Amino acid sequence: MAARAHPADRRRQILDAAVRVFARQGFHTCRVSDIADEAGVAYGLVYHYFQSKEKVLDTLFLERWSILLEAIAEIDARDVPARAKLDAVASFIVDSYRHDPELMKVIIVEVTRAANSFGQTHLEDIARAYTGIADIVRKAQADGSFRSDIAPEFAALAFYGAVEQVLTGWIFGLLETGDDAWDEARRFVVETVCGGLEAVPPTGVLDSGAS
Amino acid sequence: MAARAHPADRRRQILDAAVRVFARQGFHTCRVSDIADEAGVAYGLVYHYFQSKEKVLDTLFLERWSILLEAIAEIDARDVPARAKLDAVASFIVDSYRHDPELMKVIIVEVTRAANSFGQTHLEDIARAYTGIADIVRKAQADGSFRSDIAPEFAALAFYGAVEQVLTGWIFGLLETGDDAWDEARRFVVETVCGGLEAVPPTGVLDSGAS
Amino acid sequence: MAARAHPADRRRQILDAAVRVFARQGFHTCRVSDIADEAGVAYGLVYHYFQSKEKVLDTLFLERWSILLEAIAEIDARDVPARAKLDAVASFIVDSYRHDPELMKVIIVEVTRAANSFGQTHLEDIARAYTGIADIVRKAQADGSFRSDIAPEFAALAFYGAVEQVLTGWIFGLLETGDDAWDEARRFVVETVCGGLEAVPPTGVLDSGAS
Amino acid sequence: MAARAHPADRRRQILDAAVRVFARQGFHTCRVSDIADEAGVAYGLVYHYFQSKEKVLDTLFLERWSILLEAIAEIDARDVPARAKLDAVASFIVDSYRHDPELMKVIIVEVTRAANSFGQTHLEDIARAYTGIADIVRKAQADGSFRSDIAPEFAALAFYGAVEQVLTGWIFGLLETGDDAWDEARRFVVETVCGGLEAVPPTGVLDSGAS
DNA sequence: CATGAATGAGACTTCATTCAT
DNA sequence: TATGAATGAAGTCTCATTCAT
Repeated sequence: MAARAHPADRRRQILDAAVRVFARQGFHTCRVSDIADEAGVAYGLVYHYFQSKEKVLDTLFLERWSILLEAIAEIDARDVPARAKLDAVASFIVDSYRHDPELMKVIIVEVTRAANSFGQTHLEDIARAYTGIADIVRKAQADGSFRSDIAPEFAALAFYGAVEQVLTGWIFGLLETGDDAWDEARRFVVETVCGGLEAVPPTGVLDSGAS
Repeated sequence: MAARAHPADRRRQILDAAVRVFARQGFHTCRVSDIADEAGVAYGLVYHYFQSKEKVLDTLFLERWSILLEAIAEIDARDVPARAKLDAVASFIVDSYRHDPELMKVIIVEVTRAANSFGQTHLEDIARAYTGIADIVRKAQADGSFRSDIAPEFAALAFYGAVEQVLTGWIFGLLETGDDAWDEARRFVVETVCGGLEAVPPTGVLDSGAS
Repeated sequence: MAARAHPADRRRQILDAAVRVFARQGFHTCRVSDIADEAGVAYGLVYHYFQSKEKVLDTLFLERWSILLEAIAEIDARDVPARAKLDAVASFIVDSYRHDPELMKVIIVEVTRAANSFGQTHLEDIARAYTGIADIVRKAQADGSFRSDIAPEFAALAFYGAVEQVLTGWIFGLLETGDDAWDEARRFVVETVCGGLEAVPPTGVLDSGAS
Repeated sequence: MAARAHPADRRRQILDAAVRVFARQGFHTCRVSDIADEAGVAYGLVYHYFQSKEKVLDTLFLERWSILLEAIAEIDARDVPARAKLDAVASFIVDSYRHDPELMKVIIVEVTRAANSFGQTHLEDIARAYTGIADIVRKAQADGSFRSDIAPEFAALAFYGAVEQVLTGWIFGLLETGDDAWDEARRFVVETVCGGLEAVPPTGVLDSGAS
């Protein structure tokens, strides 16, 4: 037997193993014993540190998501243009994926996008991210840098949805993940959402309303 | 006993029940017996028509998704501006939700966004939608109506992600679903992605928002 | 649709199909629908002719077994030496296998040797075969051609067991089944049981008793 | 709750219970819960120790059959006449039944004679017993104590078949099982197969091959 | 006679969780 | 802390049998 690890380490060891297992097999498909095996600890120890399998996922999600929420708040407080703020948010999310793709996969696939199961539990937390982004947009509308005919809540959803979809593209191998893919992705998304896809700012009125 | 239904009706009856059950309880959480109960048929009949619970979901997804793919292709073939095409695509998706929110909830939550389980199975089909949208963007870049410094694949993901996120907002009750919410949503998303959030690119202010 | 077959033919058609299916998949492992498929008839027709899946097997067994019982009785009535009688019995069984190995496989594997399931049902019939053979032995002991220190019931079991085991060898591919395998098998078994394996016929009495 | 038993004991407890249940109800007819109930343990514990119901049977068979194979090999190595060897083999098998009739019933009825299901799995092991017996015969033929005009493989099948049939007789209640039944059975079978049923040892060679 | 849709009891197996050690 | 044996509820799927047509 190896020397007994520091308790906190054991806990982390299990969490880290859980990330790998959840990412590989999915939350529903994996067994608690898979986590224990991956962590190299006994079966029941998972229950010593966590009330249930679900709590393990909860913990992973909350650890990371609270960091995101703080980041968004911090970014919003900066004295920079709105576009720079959104760029910073996109950067943060993309970097999160770059540094720990497995964790982000778990958070997105198993929590954020899995509404029926755990999404419901964390709906409030998830929504807080949207709200934070909406705040950025709202302020930009107030100072005139963003147009006011788009509801901030929608804009926030659109922005977050665009970013998350790009991550999803990486997660499922639909998008290349090269060295400069990260930067490109951030730039593209921000450019799209802030600048718009259209090339020539129309001088005349365009009817975009065809239903 | 009721008169024996036409076989095709029975099948449909089960599929329709499955939509309601999947939407209410989630795929993983519901039991096959829940579907049978909801459909008012015997347990085994589900297995008479479908190989497995999973095949029921597959069928629901493919039925609807193939219609979406056809719609995208048809829209792309139209001789209208790119913005109008994207608007039509957004319209189609939003209408799909308006007409059958439960089915769209199931498709999005249980398939499209549930990569580890069924997403993988249908990844190719799902990606086909992105490709279709990317085609629209690519052509618009070619004819100069869309700027060329954003990769069409990214643009497609951003656009689809934005739309799906709005639907997700409805699904989870984060967004109001009033009478004109549908039209507003479509307009906001298209406006955001095509025109950009920023206020002053153009020289004159354009209202492109025919409601 | 083909012309409607004569009822009796339909019944036979199902029985013949059942033999093939039981032989191939085993009674417990096959489904009633497998029999119907093999027979090329609809599912429910099996139930029109037979009360249950079990009855199909019963019928197959009884059809053939009664012929065996009659054969044994007829052979016993012949005015020939006991060895010739046993030889005729062995011949009959071996020929049965030669002519319809699938049927014999089913009878042996699924009925005769499957005591817990159907063997119990047909125990009496099965035992009748042993009794018939024992009768042959008993008479031979009475007329002095067979030694009297071996109980006829044991002798009958030993004889039948030896024959059946050879068939089992064929069924499971442990024994070659060439052109003259049949004759050889019959001769070997009879020679063994009647003449004994030992080379030197003892002139005195051998103590074959307690080890 | 009773004190927790030693793991190995639990496993054995389940195996022993399985023997009783398989013997009583048959493998196909019994449920895993019957085994658990008989063992007085929880349902899932059976699956803790065995992968499946089938593995339980496998284990029971292999445990016993390997002992038989060793016994045959050991007996063959003895420096005694062939008849004594066959007598020892018959003794061993009969004793096995005497000491644990339920286990032998299971092995014979559910494995050895149930070719379509498990027999196939263990065919190789089963055949090894025949080979072992054939070796005894072959050596006896080589040293002249057994006649050479009977193929050893056939002789082995005949011998084993005779013994097994006697056991089957006991299993199904066709044969008395008194105190000296065991000894009698062994003697009768060996006498039959080695000495032959016929009373007058032929002085010349009899061709019994005509049908 | 013939069909195959419909029924539903029942089996195996899984696995989250508990708890004695 | 740490282990892993023990529990048992729950779910999927099978398939013999029935029965309306």
